[in-house]
Amino acid sequence: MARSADRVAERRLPLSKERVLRTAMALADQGGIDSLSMRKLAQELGVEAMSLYHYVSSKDDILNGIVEIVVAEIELPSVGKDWRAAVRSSAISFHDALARHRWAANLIMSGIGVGTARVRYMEALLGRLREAGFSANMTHHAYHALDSHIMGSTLWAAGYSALAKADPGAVQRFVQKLPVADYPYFAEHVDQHLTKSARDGVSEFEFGLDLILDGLEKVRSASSPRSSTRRTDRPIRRSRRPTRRPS
Amino acid sequence: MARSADRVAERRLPLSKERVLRTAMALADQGGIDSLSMRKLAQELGVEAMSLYHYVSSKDDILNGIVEIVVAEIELPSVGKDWRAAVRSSAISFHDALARHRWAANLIMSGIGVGTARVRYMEALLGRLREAGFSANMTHHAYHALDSHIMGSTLWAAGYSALAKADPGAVQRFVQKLPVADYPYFAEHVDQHLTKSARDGVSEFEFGLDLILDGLEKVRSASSPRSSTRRTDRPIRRSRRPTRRPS
DNA sequence: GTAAGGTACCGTACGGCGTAAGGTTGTCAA
DNA sequence: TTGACAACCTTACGCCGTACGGTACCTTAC
Repeated sequence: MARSADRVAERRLPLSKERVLRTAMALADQGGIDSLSMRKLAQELGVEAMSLYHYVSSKDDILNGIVEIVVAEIELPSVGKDWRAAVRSSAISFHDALARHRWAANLIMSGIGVGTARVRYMEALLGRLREAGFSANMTHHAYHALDSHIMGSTLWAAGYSALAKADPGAVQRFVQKLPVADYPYFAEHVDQHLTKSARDGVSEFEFGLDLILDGLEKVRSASSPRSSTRRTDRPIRRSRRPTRRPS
Repeated sequence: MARSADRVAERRLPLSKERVLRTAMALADQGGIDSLSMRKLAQELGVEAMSLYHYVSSKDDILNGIVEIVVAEIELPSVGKDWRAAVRSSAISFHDALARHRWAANLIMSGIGVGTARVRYMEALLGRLREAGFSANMTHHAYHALDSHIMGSTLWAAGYSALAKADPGAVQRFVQKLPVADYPYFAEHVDQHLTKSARDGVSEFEFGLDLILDGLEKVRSASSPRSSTRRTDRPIRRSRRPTRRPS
């Protein structure tokens, strides 16, 4: 009666790299990156661990894949005329993406490979800076200043909120048994975090971001005071159309 | 003849938490944090894995311990009159410490507990900022801006250099097979790293650091234009002497 | 119709990991 | 001499990633 394809469908959806990665991401999102193992992932998909290796080449392949998905969620800086607003908005979008997937920042910084989405993000940001009038050298430094801030800030927030989730009240207990008299400024700092109603470090992130953007704008306008599109050194012309589309 | 203490000494030095942590650090320094396992560490000490548990309570205890050792290497900001130079110097010392122990940054950001050395460092930096005239709120933000930059910058450098060490030439090969026409700015960026003779991101780090420090100084002098020690809100008085010394 | 080959998935096993539980040995005070 | 204690070891459990070799089913060719 039922053809075999139907019988398969009765039992489960067919696997695919896409489905493996999505499920891996969901697992990491809800239980942290440590709760993502090949066996658990397979179980979640109704399959045995070794079956996954028909769609991915290793666990690292999976980690690379889900990082790429996160990076692809980042809103690229728009090409309008206000470079500062464009870069700021993109940076906040980056921060938000990492906040939605708290495991991602650590993976990105752990020497995982650079994939298509990441290259595309970098290309957009670097290009936006060059087109705003930054020299090649300044663009290089600006990129790293922004990237460091985004990563550092988000990693801190991720660690803090992970702690808060794993053991709410741990911070209070810690600061209470601390000899406050010896560490008044530290106590003050922790207190600020506790009273700030846990907005996950958003204000801290944006403060630092604006500090950097202000500094960059000062440098930019000093080096190209007349036109925001003045070219300080040979730009590389973009190709008309990509000859192969990145997958 | 030989007393038993001698016989023990013939075979090995006695263990201690100090010696366990130092050896763990050495292992991590030379082979990366992944090569630090209880069994390998025990073998390095001429002992079985379970013997370590008489000196540490868990592997996390070891990780906490070696992070504390690294943090203790950071030069605290001096209390002279130039807050900017003091904070700058401390930040560079932090960066250097993390560069010497590339595994540390990742551990610090991974929600490991805050130990005495870390509290002491934070206290010194926060205090230095408050005494320079920053308000409690500004100090809070300044601290996070600095910390994010140090961590983000160092983590990037650590990942990059880990890749370069694990597979020299990987970056060249990667950029060579990249469709340069599609990603001209990305290619330019990578090229800058390759031609910059690998100074481990020091110039990138200091550029961003100065950007932040400049921005902070502007805020500071705007809010307390007359005196660098003007107090904008109640300071907490430091105790005369710590009643217990942190170990 | 049937044989060949491919795709999708599974079973078993290996060497590693952190660590719980309990055992052995050597030292020293009473 | 005895008994407490510290230092260290043995064994074992349940995880992990993944190499290697199946097996069941589908498609295609003849």
